[in-house]
Amino acid sequence: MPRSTSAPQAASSDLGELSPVATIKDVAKLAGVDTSTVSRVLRDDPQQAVRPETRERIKDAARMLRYRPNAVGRSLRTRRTDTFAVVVPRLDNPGFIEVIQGIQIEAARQGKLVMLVERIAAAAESTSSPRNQDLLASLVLDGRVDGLIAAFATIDDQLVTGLAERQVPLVLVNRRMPGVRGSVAVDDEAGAALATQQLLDLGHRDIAFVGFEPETDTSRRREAGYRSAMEKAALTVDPRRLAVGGPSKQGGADATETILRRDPGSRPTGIVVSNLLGALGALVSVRAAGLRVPEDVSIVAFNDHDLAEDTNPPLTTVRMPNIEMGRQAMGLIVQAAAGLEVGDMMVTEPAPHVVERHSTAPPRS
Amino acid sequence: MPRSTSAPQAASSDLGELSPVATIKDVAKLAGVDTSTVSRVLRDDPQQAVRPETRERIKDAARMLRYRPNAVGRSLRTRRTDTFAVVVPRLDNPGFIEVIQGIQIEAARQGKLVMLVERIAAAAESTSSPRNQDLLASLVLDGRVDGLIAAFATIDDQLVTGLAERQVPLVLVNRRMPGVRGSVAVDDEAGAALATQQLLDLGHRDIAFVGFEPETDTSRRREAGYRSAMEKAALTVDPRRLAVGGPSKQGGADATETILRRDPGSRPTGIVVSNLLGALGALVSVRAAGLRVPEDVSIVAFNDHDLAEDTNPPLTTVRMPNIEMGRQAMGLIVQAAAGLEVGDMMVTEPAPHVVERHSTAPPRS
DNA sequence: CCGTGCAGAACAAACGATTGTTCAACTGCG
DNA sequence: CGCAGTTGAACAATCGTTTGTTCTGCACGG
Repeated sequence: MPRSTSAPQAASSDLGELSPVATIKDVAKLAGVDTSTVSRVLRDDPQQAVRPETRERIKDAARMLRYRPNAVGRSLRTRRTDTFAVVVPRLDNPGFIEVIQGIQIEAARQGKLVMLVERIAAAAESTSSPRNQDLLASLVLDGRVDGLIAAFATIDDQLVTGLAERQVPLVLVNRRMPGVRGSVAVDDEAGAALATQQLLDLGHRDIAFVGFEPETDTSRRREAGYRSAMEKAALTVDPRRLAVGGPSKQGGADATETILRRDPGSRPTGIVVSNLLGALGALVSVRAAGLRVPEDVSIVAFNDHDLAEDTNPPLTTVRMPNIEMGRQAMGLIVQAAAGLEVGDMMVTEPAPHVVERHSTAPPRS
Repeated sequence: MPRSTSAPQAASSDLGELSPVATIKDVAKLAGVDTSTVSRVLRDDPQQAVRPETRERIKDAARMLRYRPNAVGRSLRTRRTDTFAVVVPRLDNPGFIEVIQGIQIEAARQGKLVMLVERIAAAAESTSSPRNQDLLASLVLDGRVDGLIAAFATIDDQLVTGLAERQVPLVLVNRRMPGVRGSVAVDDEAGAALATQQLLDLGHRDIAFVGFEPETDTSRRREAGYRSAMEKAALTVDPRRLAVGGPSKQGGADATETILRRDPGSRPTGIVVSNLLGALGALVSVRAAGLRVPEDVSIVAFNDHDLAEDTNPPLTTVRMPNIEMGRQAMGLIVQAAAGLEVGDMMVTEPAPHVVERHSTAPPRS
């Protein structure tokens, strides 16, 4: 005996506070069946045979009431939230944006939700650091999400290893750690080699490399790529041509300045900067030393971004498959959350390639 | 009668697969009390008197078991998730980053969580558009979050009004809509006036304005600021000095080109571009027309960002209190979710100010 | 004519927490 | 000594789903 459709109005017209949200019970009552039947019909549960007539009645009732299953109730029962947390050190680092995009794409494809958490820099508020860790921990440990994707290096080792110990499904992006099950990386070594090769091809022989702190395996892989390209060209790497700075504009500026000042008599004609933000700083330092880019010094940056088009001069970069890395990371965490064993993967497609702009040129005679 | 403290060990040492997550029941059992007492003690419920001895016993048990209240169970009962969704059109627009930062800061302060959702462009996948809307709707309608912050204009009006109709707590950032309760904006008009004034102060008299589609009230407010500054300087606004493009580099480039081509004999000496991305395009178009910045044409962009330092030339901008806007938005949505009426607010502190770089100079004689 | 089997659906027990109500013991007062 | 009041804690209902189990007819085969 379906009731008049005006019933729900009464509740809402009365008190704005009371939310007129229909539950599965309302649907069951309206359709004259049990809630279990409603649940099975609405989820197309193949285990349960239901008369077409009943099926229609339930679907009609759900439609009329604008019923939507409550996610909290469902999660309580199923022990899944279909939500994954993605932790990034900060959002203003262009490197992450592509990865996040890839993560979102794959998440949408699989019907998962993403909770993006910015690991607010400890610098912002001294007190926020522990609180923020708490926050992160609470996400996953309190059952709010089914797993965690930790993007890049800046995540506290403590936090990550702590979560790993507690059996929390976890995937690292572009980073590996002992004791952590899953990770996905791009071929940093190939990319850095490509960047170096680009300068070699232009005729450069004296090429410097700016890495970044903290000394993560990512940074190390990039340096390895640089070294291997140099070796392949039968060139020896002069330790005075190496320096590290933070993965920021300032870090790149400092490291570049260090290299340029070490031996004013002999300067590199090309610099490979292992991250894009750092390359912006490199531009500043090169110019501050009274040199021009690319006439006096060529610069190649690792990781591409739109903004590289608009710098002065526009930066030649190596473009890495970051979006794909994000997709894979999401795929992996879903598997991990499903209880499958996941390993460490490397994304090789699309292959890294050089985006040539105007920060590179042949060395002067 | 406190039992021996060794009880919990047995369970966890056995099977690694089985998640060793303690529930409130485990704590109650270990402490020898009822779950209700555990709940009240752990939340410091003042309604219930508890013997200090019992209190300690419970806290010890919780500590031993590493108990953390399950967020899903709690949310089901309390009807709150303490989580809010933030929807942005895309993450690679630098304008949003600051706002998001402000949102996160305030959220952390209030112990709330943020679910950042990128409204994946319909362009990405034609089929993803409806699905993505579904996703958004599901967030808030399925009880996953307590409310929604919609950042900027690109949110589908349909979606927003639909949610507003359904009484979903909702706050718009830098946008207002009829029928939507809460919003927070910066003083776009003052900011745009400031940008214009900057050029006027340098001696410019022929100043163009590049707005952006879609014609949101934000865009309109900026244009109004431009107009009012011009009027105050007793200058009339030539309609041929106005153009709009999308809020992107390409949009800014197109609009600027339009203006420059309209009347090759007479060109503006200064351009106010109503968004930063658009200003990048403006630089391109001005240069493409054979003109130099700032010698031939000065450019001021609305909204500041680090990347403005590295463009060629570095852009003079107007810096808006976007972080503060984000904080206020979070504050507002929390109130709205608590059932309070919220209105439309304007963030005036810190006041907009010009960040002078090198895209502005006095007009040539 | 009597099981047997199956379709179709109800029943009921979780999931993990919060919170209104009840209950037992003790205290203190008349 | 009896009773009211208070303290300290247990009892039990509930939030909205899902899912294992049970139940009721009915059709069919022997």
